[in-house]
Amino acid sequence: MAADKKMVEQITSMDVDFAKWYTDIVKKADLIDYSSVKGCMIIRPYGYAIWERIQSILDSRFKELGHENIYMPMFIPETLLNKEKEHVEGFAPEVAWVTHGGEEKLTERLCVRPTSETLFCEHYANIIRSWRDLPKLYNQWCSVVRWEKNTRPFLRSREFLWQEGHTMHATAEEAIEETVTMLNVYADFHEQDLAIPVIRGRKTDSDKFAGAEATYAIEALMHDGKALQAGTSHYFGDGFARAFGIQYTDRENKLVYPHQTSWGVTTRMIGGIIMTHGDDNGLVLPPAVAPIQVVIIPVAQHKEGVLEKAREVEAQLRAAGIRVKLDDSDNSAGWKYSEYEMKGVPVRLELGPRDIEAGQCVLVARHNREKTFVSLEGIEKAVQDCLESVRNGMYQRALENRESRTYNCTTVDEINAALAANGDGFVRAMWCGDEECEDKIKELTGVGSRCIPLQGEAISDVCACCGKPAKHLVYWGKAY
RNA sequence: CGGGGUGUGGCACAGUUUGGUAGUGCGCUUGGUUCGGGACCAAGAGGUCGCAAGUUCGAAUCUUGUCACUCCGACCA
Repeated sequence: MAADKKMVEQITSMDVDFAKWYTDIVKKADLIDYSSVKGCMIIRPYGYAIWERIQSILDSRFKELGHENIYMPMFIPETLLNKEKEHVEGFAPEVAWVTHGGEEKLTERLCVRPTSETLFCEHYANIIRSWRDLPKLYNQWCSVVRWEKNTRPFLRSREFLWQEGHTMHATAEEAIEETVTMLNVYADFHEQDLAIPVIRGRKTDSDKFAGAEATYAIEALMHDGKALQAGTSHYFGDGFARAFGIQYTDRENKLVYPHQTSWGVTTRMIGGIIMTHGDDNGLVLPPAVAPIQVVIIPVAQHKEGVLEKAREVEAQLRAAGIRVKLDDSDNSAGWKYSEYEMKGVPVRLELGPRDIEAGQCVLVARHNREKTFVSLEGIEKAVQDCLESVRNGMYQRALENRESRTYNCTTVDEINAALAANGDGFVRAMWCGDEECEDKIKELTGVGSRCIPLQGEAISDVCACCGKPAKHLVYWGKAY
């Protein structure tokens, strides 16, 4: 009882105050610390290790598909940023400017990249000459800066880490295929590795990336029923190529413009992991990106043979390629249980004198805290199975949350009724394609358009707003 | 950018109304007893109260300004 009280004191319940719960977690699980610059966070080793896992998995997928990593400068001259009109209009309000070098004022101010399309375009203009130079499949891991007013760790910071792919193709078809392929890479990564179910869709025109012809996105639903845009993939057509004068000579010896894409995911995904899987005991990490997959807690570790056996198990698991940590610190076993639950370690392995005598140990799954006794014989396999079932259990639970919070509605009144009755979530409703209706639905219901799903059947023939013939099924929701 | 909240040892807070020179719990250090769900005892270390100016014999406390963090809206990965 006393112990329960203590736990309650440490972290705000997610059902009481989701936002507070979130900030409690990022701090208490040791993911970040605040810095002295507003909106700029220190990603602590445990948080950064999650990002490194994400990087490592995605980076190898990109490379399997033929992409190469490159590094662009972090500064963009003002005239370069201004070359594509829609693009600059979209980003200018939130860029940070460098105006001085030392004490000297620069003749032209430089912005700190909010995204690198312009830099890639300038470079592509120099290196693409012939159809033989295509496609160009480049990716960059870096940080970008957007001077946000409201900031939240991982979800919206002024500087954030990301990856931005920028590719050039000979044909529109090929570029569109790339756009969709990369969207699918993101979607698979979320569903398989992060255990986060996502909706694959296209953004409405009002929600497109500045300068894009089409923006595709994956949308996930958080535990509280709000939507999170978790990754985007843009098709640019030849708009940027024309603005930046990127041309090549094709097979028919004609000078033509190539077609372009860009796609990115950010450290925001870590926020998505927290808000999809976390609970009142803390973080819950998907095994694929957990820095520690299994923590071994020796019980009564002062007793003869306990630590020795624990080290033996640790070595076995490590040899099997499992990321394992043995905590042999002086803290009590109970303290350690709570600590690693807060940190979201997917599987806990308890090992005490009684277990050793029986030739077994206890595995505890983080997401549902279920205990199973398993034999130490062949422990690697048992742990691997447990990690797999944790991933599956997490995915199922997230999917059930999303399904129970997805409402099919045919009118604005139905949307309001569904939200009032069941709380925030995804609203599926038809749309005529008119921006006026899109705005009106947001105004009348509070939910904005998230995306036009790539798959999904019409639920009625007419727009939920104006009643005219519907063009698209749209997912609507409140967004982070 | 509008509205609210908060800044006091590493963390969470009390003290502010009624000015008198800083306290509690956790954590930390040392020693001992413990050890299957956040152990206990004892002895220690650690802050001048976000910052700046002002009022006063005297300011954590009053006044003004400022900065930061945070929450709720509008905009955004």
